[in-house]
Amino acid sequence: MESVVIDGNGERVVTELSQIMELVRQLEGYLGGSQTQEEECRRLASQISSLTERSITLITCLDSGGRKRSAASPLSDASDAPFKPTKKRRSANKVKNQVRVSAGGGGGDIPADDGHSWRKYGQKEILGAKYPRAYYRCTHRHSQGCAATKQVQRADEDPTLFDIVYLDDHTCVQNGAAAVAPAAEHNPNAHNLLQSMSSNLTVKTEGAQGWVAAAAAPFCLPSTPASACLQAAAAAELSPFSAPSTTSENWGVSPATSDSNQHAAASSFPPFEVVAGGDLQFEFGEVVSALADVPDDFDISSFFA
DNA sequence: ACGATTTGACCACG
DNA sequence: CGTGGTCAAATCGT
Repeated sequence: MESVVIDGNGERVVTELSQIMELVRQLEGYLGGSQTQEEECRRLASQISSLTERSITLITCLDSGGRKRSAASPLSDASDAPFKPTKKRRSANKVKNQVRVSAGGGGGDIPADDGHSWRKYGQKEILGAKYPRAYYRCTHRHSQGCAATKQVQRADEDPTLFDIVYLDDHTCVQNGAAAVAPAAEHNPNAHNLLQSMSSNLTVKTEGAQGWVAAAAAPFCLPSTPASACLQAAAAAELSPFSAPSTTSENWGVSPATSDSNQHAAASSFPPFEVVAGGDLQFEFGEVVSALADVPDDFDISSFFA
């Protein structure tokens, strides 16, 4: 289906992610070391986080910058049908974020939780796909009018992988946002986080054949308690899918606390173009933010010209 | 009893 | 007209 398509900036994202992987490698080398090494760990984690966030911004900008439904704003276009609550699809202008995640933990059955509560409302066989696609919407759809939905589909080639397409942002409020961040604060957890990262951080390009790994994690560790980390990270509201649309000046700024999107609807367009062909898709899932709780004291400028 | 999931049907969109 | 997104009744789980 439609995927996020990036041109020149795609290269840049790949570059950044390569740097991220390098940092992770370094970080791993420091694990279990002395105090000073722990400090180095934190520093590297900080860098990883920032780089990742930037990459996410690149992607989400592109993705959500296109057009967002002005949920209740009459001030814009008349061309857009005054959507009545029919049961039909209004796929036209929805914010899409496609992500590929590996099945959570040993169960292998379901992709790791992303910190939001979803309710399944349908499942369908998709032509040409080996596995059916499941449809979920936010549990708080009625209580809070949250329009977020997602589609989960098992990858044809690798049943342990799931392609998840998120449609629309969450407008609901999930509490406990601050409660979990500490997971990234202490070194003993770093290993888990790294494991999460190594098993989930993947940048892929989509060619004629579908998903092709362009840069995979250089190290793989068995049996990952990933879901806990994932949940922690996502609950901390650092999910890549809630990043506000932004201009380039905002890079590196952490959107730590807000999930009230929707009012950003009128903001600007992404600083890059969407073209056809040479797709580059992003999919590091929730994990990328697992190392997110960082001081903002690090200088990202040393990484980019 | 209530909320979540399953499943067949409906129907918009391409 | 086929495909895929959603609805809603039936079913299941707690």
